[in-house]
Amino acid sequence: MNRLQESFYTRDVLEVAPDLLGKTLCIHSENMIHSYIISEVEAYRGEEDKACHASKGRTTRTEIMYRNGGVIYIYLIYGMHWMFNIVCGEKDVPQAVLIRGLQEISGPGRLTKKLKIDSSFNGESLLSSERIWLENGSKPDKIFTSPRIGIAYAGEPWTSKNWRFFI
DNA sequence: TCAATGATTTTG
DNA sequence: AAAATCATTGAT
Repeated sequence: MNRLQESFYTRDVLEVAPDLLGKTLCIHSENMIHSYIISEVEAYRGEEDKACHASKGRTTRTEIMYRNGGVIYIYLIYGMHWMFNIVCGEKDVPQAVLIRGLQEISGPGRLTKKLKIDSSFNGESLLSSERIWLENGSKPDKIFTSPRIGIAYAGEPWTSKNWRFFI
């Protein structure tokens, strides 16, 4: 198996996020292995980043982001959509990458619905889980960047950081 | 353009 | 204990 290892995730989120593009997300469900190419991500970086949930400090909800890279952070938004995030960086450094889109699926809420990802994946490790992991893929030709989506409340300078990466 | 919908956080 | 917030989507 070609599973990505711990050293991939423990780097700074701004290195990991663009590096996730083109990688393969594998899900084992209903006796089948489904795989999808990651095509759109956003980086959330530290307590200073007002768009990051960890800006409120360490709480029961954000605790996951303070873990060592490679675990999954799931939360519900707008009362109906599960958001799928990958924790990055070293222990006690709250960083995560929001997976916003896969090659056939655009939209962070749509992809979790399609892949049947819910709160039961919260805290699951991509390094050891039997049902979800990442594998190497082809390197994308070109990577685009833009400000992040839906975070106007965060204010400057966070609203204008080009921390959204897509193919 | 805006209603749906619920866990988390704040006291609006 | 009650109200506001919110990394969205899909239907009008």
